[in-house]
Amino acid sequence: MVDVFVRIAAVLSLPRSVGELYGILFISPEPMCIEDLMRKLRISKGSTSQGLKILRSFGAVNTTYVPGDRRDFFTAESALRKIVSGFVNEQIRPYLENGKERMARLEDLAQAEADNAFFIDRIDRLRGWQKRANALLPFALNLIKPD
Amino acid sequence: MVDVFVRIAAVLSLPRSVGELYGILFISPEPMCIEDLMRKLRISKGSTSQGLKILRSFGAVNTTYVPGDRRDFFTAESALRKIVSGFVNEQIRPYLENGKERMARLEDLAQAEADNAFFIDRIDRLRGWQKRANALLPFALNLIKPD
DNA sequence: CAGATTGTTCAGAAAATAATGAACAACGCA
DNA sequence: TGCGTTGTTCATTATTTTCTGAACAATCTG
Repeated sequence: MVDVFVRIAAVLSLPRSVGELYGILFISPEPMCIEDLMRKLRISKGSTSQGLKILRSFGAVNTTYVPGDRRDFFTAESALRKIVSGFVNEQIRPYLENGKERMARLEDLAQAEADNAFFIDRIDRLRGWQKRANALLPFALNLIKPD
Repeated sequence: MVDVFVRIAAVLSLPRSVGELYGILFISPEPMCIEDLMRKLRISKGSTSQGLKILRSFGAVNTTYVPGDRRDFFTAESALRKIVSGFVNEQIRPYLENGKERMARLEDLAQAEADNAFFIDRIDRLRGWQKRANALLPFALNLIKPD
């Protein structure tokens, strides 16, 4: 089961340990603290802390309070929508913004070389791709609305 | 411009050189041979050959024949649909198949532990996610139908 | 506030990934 | 068939990414 999430992590270009952490939390009925995670996964404290930081950054794990215990406890967020939208906002949007800016710069270049039909065609094409990719995002988010 | 494709390659977990190769072909009005690519990108023959192999594997570059020249010449495929569907078929589908099989195995486990309500709930949830992801693919392909 | 516990950071080690280049294979041509 | 050219493969090297663990910071407790 943990392996399932390790693979998902790989697709998303996240470290293996991040997938492991989420996986173990996903199948744990009880919240876990850092030491639990270290022991179960046999990874260092540093990796555990870093991995949890990443997972929290896009809302894939939640911190829970356990009365009478000073340590932090974590659970896996199970609402796919929250995770995906968090991930998009934190890890994808910055790229997209950058892409837009970059495209703008290319457009300027195109203006300068108004005679180079081939170059202009390529930029147009690229812009078409970008438009389609942007259209996909809202739909994807909508698909997972119910949860 | 090449940089744009290098970034896209990174998102898709492809080597940098693969992005460079596609980028340079994308903005080249003329077909290019391996030596051209090596010179322009300052990469080795091995990388060039390997990178082109990957790009061909999902139809992102085409081989063209140049009369009177024994070398292979390459151009960038500019139909997004072809590239995406090729990429999905070659690089994504295998994972999905594997995922299905893996899920089946988990279901068996669930049967065995029919009393563990939590475990069953988690498997159900995971299955729900998988279903949504699968639903997204056809839509994405449809979105880029016109080209 | 002192002492103990818990979490974070970061320099260095280890592991994974990608690039190189030389050996080799495939192919065309005379 | 033999020679020259072009493309591929793969062991080695280089680079990048990830993990480790000890030092440090933050926080609680009495």
